[in-house]
Amino acid sequence: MIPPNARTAQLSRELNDAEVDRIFRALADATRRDIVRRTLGAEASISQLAERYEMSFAAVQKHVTVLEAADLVERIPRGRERIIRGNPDTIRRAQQLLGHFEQIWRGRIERLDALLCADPPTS
Amino acid sequence: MIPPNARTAQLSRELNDAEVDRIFRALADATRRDIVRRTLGAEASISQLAERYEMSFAAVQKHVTVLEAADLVERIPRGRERIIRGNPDTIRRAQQLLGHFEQIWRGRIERLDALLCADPPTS
DNA sequence: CTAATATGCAACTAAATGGTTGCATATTAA
DNA sequence: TTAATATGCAACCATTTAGTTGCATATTAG
Repeated sequence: MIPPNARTAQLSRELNDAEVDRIFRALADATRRDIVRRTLGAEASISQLAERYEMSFAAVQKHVTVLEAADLVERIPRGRERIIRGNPDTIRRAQQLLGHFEQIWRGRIERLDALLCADPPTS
Repeated sequence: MIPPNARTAQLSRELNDAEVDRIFRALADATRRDIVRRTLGAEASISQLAERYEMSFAAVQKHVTVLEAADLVERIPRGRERIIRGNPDTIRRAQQLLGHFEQIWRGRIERLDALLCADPPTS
């Protein structure tokens, strides 16, 4: 009973460790975060992106490759250029993941509270 | 008019690029994410953490150091051991940051919608 | 067609990362 | 006091990363 296009549709699939590694690794660089922000706000070609940063075109190209591997951006061929578009889905996944972390912490606090109310220390 | 303990209180200060780099870099490793989860759920000494992973004590110790530098965990001396406690604040900061990314995307969609409603294509 | 533009990719380098082992130190237990 | 436990830290190593330059290819403009 696996949905027919479970792999392609990506309807909120759980991310595996390697995928999460790539996402956070990709976000751990200020230039790449900037590229994600720009391309979430508006599409841009690699050349247009490269104009903004004090590094070679090839370096920016590599950053885009890292972001694409993490599915944080899409690279869409248009004539001789490649349009880069930020992918809000992957951002949401990462956010959700951090939400789970928060939940774990919340669970601990609840347990501590319950303990304090129900069972005063025996000392 | 800077609040007296602006640096120590950390009342939702904005994170700078280097800090964000460290946070995401620290989260880009499955072992470290696991350590954060465990120590958000319950405190643990470094030895206790090290028992869980198939690597040397020193390796786990290094992972903890990386997490501490990112302020994702605290290291609290207790007798001969160091108690590690996950820091939910930093997780929240990271989550918020990703929230800003989502907002940027939302803004773009709003602009596109406004354009479509107000101004049918001239072609 | 020719020139200019946009991209892809390989090879190289310096620095950072993630692991190891070995040893020193501090604390607790017997 | 002595032994066991918990940690800190340095030195080393293999791999990855982030940048570079140079060159090849594809597309568009004149």
